[in-house]
Amino acid sequence: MPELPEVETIVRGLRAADNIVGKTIMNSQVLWQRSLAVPLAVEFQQLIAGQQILAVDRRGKFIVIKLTSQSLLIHLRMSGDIFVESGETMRNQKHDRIILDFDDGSRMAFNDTRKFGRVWLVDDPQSVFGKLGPEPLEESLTPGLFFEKLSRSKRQVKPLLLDQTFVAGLGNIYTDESLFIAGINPTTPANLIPLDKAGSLLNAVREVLIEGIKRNGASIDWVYRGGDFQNYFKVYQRDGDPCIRCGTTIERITLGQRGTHYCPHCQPRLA
DNA sequence: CATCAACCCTGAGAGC
DNA sequence: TGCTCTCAGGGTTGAT
Repeated sequence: MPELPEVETIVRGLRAADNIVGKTIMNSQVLWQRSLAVPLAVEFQQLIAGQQILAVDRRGKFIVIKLTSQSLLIHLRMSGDIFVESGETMRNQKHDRIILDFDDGSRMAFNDTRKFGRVWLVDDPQSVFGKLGPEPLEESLTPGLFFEKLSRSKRQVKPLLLDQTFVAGLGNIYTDESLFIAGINPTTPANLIPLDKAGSLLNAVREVLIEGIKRNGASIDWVYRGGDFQNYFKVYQRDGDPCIRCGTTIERITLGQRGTHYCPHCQPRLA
């Protein structure tokens, strides 16, 4: 499941190795209608043809491709991926959903096995981002501000961190890893986390995201993206195994309909 | 406002 | 070997 580091890795690849900035879109194919959020396929194909790619960025888990007169937004959800290629492909094209053909003969495919991903072609990205929370890696999110945000909610900290309107970009893997590093029990009501612990948590979130980016993200769920962060998980999907810090068996519980992994000893409930 | 369940999907893995 | 069943998971939506 692509989270912030996986999306960042893909965005950097599109800018550097794939170098799609500057290319002009000649044609497009919509192979699965529902992969397109807006507009309808016919209108999408009319509007996107002729537009040039001006920039590739990321906002939360969204890939943001700035075009001449609009923006193409891509959310990979569970199983989405992006491939850029020229000539004959040796790739498995089975789950290609939307394809853009460029002026230089190369093309970009949005491939998505489980069909949860979505693509938007819009005038204003903000209309899609909605109330997306702050970027966790930006300096403007200070420890003090983070503490204040936590203190305004009585929700359990794990589901709160997953809420994209709280902070943008965290998913199941990186929240579990962050809470372990900060030594915070995932069921802790957010407003009970003291200032110093809030600071530790923000640091842990950043540490984990930066390491994920450094390792080019994680390749799990049989979706191989080249990253290897999956080999460094401390708690995620390690239930039944010993904690790397204290040896206690890692547990798995369900919070907010999400599998949650933690060490009962290193992440004790507040007394 | 918070919580919860259903929904969208596929393929891996378990059980038989 | 091959069938059927269950399950995971991000985000949206609707109900409580």
